[in-house]
Amino acid sequence: MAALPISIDRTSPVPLYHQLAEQLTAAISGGTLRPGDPFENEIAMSDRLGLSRPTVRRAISELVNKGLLVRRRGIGTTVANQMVHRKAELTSLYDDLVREGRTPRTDVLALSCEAYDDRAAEVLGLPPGSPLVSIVRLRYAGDLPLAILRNWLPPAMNDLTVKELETDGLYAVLRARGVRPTVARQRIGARNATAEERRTLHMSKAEPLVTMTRSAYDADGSPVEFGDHCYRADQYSVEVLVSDR
Amino acid sequence: MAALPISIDRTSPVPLYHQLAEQLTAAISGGTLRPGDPFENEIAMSDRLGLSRPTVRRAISELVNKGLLVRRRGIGTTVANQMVHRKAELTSLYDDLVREGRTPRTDVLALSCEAYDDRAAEVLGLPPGSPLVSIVRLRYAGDLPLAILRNWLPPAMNDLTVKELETDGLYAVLRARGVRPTVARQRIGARNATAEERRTLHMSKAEPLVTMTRSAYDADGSPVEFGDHCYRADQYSVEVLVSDR
DNA sequence: GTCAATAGTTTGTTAGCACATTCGGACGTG
DNA sequence: CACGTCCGAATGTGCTAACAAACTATTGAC
Repeated sequence: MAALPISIDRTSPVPLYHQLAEQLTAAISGGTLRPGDPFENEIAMSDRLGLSRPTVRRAISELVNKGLLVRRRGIGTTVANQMVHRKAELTSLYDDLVREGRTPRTDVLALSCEAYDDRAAEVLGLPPGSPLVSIVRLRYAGDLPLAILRNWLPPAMNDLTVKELETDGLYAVLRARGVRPTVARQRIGARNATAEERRTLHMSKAEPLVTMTRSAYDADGSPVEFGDHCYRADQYSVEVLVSDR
Repeated sequence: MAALPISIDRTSPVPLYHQLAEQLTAAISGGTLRPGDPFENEIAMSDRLGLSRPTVRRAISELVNKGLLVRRRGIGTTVANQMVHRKAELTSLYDDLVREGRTPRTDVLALSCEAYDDRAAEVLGLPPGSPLVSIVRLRYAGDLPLAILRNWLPPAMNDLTVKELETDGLYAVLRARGVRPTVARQRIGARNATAEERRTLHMSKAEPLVTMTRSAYDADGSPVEFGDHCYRADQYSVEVLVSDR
């Protein structure tokens, strides 16, 4: 068994269990530990690192919850059969494209601070007929038009500018204002494009669209954003990780 | 603040923290506690119930992870602004339809214990060219054909019968054999139907299909199932809950 | 030689304690 | 009356300790 080199900084404000979890994660995804390899047991690791067993245990639990490790009582902990493990996190399309090394570009087709949409208002927890901030964007991947993104935000977000929306993703802009989307409910489907959408996205004849409506919420459950997006199906698919742990 | 009536059974093999978590969950989803209501603090609750604070804390953490509660240091714990909270769990289409009160029906179009598919074999962790169990099913919702479900399983699953596949969902059949899918990676997209698919699903002209490929894994990360499904887009969409906690 | 009891290892659960951090409100001062 | 400071309350982090449960491997009996 490899005695992993771990360094813990007790002066750091980062919790010890999290420091440990991060370094263990790096060791696994970095390939130092391979699937099926036995993992150092909790007692030995806590002795070696001068940490208490609960602290070590909490760090390991983080990895178990992410599916990187498997614990078996009486046997020990082993590295899980690794999947590609691309987590389906709470990111915007913009972030995803950047991560894939593509260069996203955005055209803001419309930006209004007095839009009305009852479905969006309901999701945002506002009475029907409330004025909302509405954004319509055209997102390119490289030079190809990829998606039409329609979004509605609470009226407090009325200081958005076209410029920032064109240089950053919506979620980056929200985070810059201290808004942190934490949970989202997404509904994914498909339909045919309208004539206008076909024109905007340079689509030929009867190519289908992937549709996604998303309601995003803050940490305390208050609604943050409602989105209605459609993507060219030949260039886009959604990857989701479902877990039961 | 309501002092919730909680009863803990120390003779039960169910861990105390889980007993508590279940009863708290019931109290919230049952409406005894309403969104925004303050929650009994950890110290008081542990005193009242005769449990230690870590135990109470672990129970509360379960609810926080599920998004039912919001903890704020210095303030206390409150009930989250409730969303509909239909969790995107690891269920098959069959279970989903039953839960919605519709009556699913299944025709097994093909069942083979010596099928060959390199993409499926790779996902299942077997060398290319390995014989696999292959299932093709046509799923109805009520009287309407809804989806074509193609699935591949490891060769050990060669005792499946057409009968059980037509009366139960695939996941129920797997569970009956002691196989418990725990994590799955799904990729959702859209495309046009082939002529044959259009015939099978009674679709008119150029209606699109929602496609989903799924790789499902056991608790220890070993692959369990690979599926390639397509659904009539006018009757089907996928709901996903993404979380960042 | 085979099978069963047993000892040992490892994770799972629960308890109790100490201190740090953060937030809201009360209090006091200008 | 307004503003800033302090304090208490609640959660966050970390430690020690003990026992339970599950599994392996060895040992012992037949």
